[in-house]
Amino acid sequence: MGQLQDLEYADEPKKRGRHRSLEAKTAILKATLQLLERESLRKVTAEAIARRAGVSKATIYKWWPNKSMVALDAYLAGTTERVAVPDTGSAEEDFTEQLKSLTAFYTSTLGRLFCQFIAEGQSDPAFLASFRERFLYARRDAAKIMWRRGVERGEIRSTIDGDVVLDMIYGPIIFRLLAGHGSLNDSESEAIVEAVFGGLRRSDYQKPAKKKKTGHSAKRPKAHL
Amino acid sequence: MGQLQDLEYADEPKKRGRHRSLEAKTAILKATLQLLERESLRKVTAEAIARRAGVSKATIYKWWPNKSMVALDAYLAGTTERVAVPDTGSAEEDFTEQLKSLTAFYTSTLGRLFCQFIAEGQSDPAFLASFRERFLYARRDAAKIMWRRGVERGEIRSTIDGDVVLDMIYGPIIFRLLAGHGSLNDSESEAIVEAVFGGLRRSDYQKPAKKKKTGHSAKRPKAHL
Amino acid sequence: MGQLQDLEYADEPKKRGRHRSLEAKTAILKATLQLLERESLRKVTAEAIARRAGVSKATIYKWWPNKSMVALDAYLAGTTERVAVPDTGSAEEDFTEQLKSLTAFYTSTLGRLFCQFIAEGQSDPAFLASFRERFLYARRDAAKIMWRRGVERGEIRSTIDGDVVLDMIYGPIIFRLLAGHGSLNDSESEAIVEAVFGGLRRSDYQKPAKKKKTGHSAKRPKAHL
Amino acid sequence: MGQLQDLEYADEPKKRGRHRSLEAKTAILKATLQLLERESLRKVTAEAIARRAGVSKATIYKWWPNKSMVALDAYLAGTTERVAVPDTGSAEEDFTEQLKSLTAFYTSTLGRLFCQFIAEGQSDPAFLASFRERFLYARRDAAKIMWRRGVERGEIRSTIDGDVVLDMIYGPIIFRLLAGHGSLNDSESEAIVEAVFGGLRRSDYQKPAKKKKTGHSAKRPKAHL
DNA sequence: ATCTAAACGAGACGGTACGTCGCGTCTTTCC
DNA sequence: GGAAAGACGCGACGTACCGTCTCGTTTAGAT
Repeated sequence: MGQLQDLEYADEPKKRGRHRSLEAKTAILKATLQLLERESLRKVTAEAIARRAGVSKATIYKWWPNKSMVALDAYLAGTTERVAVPDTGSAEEDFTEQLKSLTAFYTSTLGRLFCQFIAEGQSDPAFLASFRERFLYARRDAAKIMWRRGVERGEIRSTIDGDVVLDMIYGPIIFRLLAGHGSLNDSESEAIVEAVFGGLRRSDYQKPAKKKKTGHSAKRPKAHL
Repeated sequence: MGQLQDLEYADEPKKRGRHRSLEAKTAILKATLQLLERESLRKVTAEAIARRAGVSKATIYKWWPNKSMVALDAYLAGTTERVAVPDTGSAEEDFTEQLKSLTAFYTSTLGRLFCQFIAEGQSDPAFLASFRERFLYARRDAAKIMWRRGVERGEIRSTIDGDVVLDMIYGPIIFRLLAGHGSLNDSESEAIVEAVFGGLRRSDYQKPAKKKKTGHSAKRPKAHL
Repeated sequence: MGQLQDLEYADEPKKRGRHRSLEAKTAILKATLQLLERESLRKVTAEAIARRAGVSKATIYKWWPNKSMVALDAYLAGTTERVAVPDTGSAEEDFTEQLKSLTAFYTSTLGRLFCQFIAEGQSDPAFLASFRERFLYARRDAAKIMWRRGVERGEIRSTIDGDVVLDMIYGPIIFRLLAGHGSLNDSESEAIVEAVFGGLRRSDYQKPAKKKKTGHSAKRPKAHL
Repeated sequence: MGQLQDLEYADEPKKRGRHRSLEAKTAILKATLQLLERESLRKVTAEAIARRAGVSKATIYKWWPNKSMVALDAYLAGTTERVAVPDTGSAEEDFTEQLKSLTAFYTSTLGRLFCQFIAEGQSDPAFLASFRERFLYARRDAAKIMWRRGVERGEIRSTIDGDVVLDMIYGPIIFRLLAGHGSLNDSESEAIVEAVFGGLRRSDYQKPAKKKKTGHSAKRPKAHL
């Protein structure tokens, strides 16, 4: 998919009056991205974007509902690179590769935008939905290809839901990315994928005879984390 | 005692002037929590807290650098319950229990504060650090007890780092919580823990003969029984 | 036309963006004046002006450096009447007339603003300068016409500086206005002008040899008035 | 005319080990005066006074209703010199002398406090009253002695009220002091006293036959200054 | 060759929250 | 028991960014 989009019906050829300025649009997205390399989304103001893009603030708000959406567009347009979908023949290796490259990118200046979007989404559900639709699901769909291959090859247990699989692989890294605990390098990525594939359980462990399940849920305390 | 407060050295008994008003402090924290039950952290204003607490805005800013910190204190002070550390005899069950209760809480009104804190932290590194120190690590330390028991009993592979284990278990849920994709109910929690313990890998899978790949998998001891 | 306004070059016809809202400006000045009729300048807040004018506080601060300047503008804009320059044929009568009307006005609610401006000027030299330029000198120029006529007619000694003349006439009243000692009615105005014109000196005074003092002070009570 | 300073316990001989209170009081007044030499009354804060005096803010407010009153006390206590009441044998000379010294003082750093008090009084009637009673009337009483001598000697017309006389002499200078128009040097003082004594009226001027007085008051416009 | 609708730049605007400052009061401990 | 230290409620300050709204200016299809 191209870096830009024309959500607007590209078919309708001629409208009355002056057309939307492509220069303005491009300038806005470019300026936004440049500013976001230096400051967090929160600190980048609509005014700064307008100023740097040589554009009126009204032009921004004419085409985007708020600056988060501008940023999302800028991010999507600017991140031309295709989602890496390695095909090494081994799902585990595929995921390892991808997690490494993903971690490397998310740790970069621009990559941290991912976190900012998640953050912004916490107080703007509409934006979060948009982020999921336009960004997250695209990545997940691509990742699911790797998963599916793994299942088909018989590498991955078919009983586990694909979304669960993806969350198992990406969740830990994203958690670390957001909370800032734990390191984020290649070996961590490897270790995570290895652990996720291998499972925590010791293969030679024998479950002791299970007792009657007691009413844990009844006495369940309000626990956190 | 609670996990929180008295940042101030409680030992030093007497200071010169008028003491910090405990009423004011309590009122602020209480008011903050009440407001946060209804509005997102972003929408709760310092002024609203002051008004509801019957307190001057200056008093708030005297003791806290910003409202996020107030909210963190309010959250920590308000959540007096201990971290649930179930001890069913099985680490897997322990984690399942805990993940269920955690999910239930984080889905609740107040529980969503967790997300807001993470969000706030994305544009305020100092706050994020504080959040980690005062909230996250405490929870993780508690959770590590369950993990350690599992390792000692021989349930959990000892080769996997404890932090990785925790991130594997909690990461997926927290990812879903933040990004809003995927459901968050008890059966999901169960599925995740099951998958994390069991691993993705099909036990009867035999890796095909490898070509020139690096020997990551080579040094991995895989004794499938 | 009024003595004020359109500090901005009224000639230059078209500026690029949205023009300054005349409604806002008028509303601000009007609201300020209305508030000043009830409260002292010190007690009138920028917020109250904004509220009453239906205007944003930022709009006020965009065009005026502080509320004193707003008040000065409001005063000047609201006091559209020309300076009274009576022309009775007699400078003494002219000044008497003017002093009476001036005293009457300065004693009124809005007139007391004069004092507030002077007061404000004591801690804000820039404002005081502005007050002089835009208010005081205009009035004095007008009053000097009366003085000049008096000099030309041969009524007033030409050896006395015009500014001294004005200060002699207005100084006493303004002193009383500000310090609050002494009454401020028509007869006082008359008495002052009479005394200023006639001078303190007894025309038939001959410097005598020094004598003993007599207890005249007994018949004059220490009345501070 | 060293009108000031050495508040320092020049007089405190009593080693009667009385309470700290007198020391505190002295320190407060001294600190206030020192601060007022640098900043306007408006800008000197109660806290700054307390800090500099090594005194608690409460102590200040225990003895004074507000900081203006402290400043007034400080001023009165610091200005130990007696009011200069020259007695040259000529009232005109007396007044000239006094006006010169008064102008010199009021133009000085500390002397400008006079203006600040007047200013403060415009929004605090109680303070203004206090200022009149404790400062102004004392000066005026002293000045009246000079006036009375002039009347008794036959220098000054006895038909003019003493207060009018004082306002005629001091009003112009105080007006200039407050509004900042016009210079304030010795020759101006001389010119003013000369003019006030001599009167504006040209001695050889003959009033033309007066016409019937027309209803000036009826058509009197709202004039200013 | 106009006419006219749309998009644009510039930038003023209402609104809302911010974090700070000074006042004068109140509370606690120390001397 | 009076004073220091200093926290407090109050209320105004001036700033910042939001997203909206005119303006007058361009652009380009429609007439």
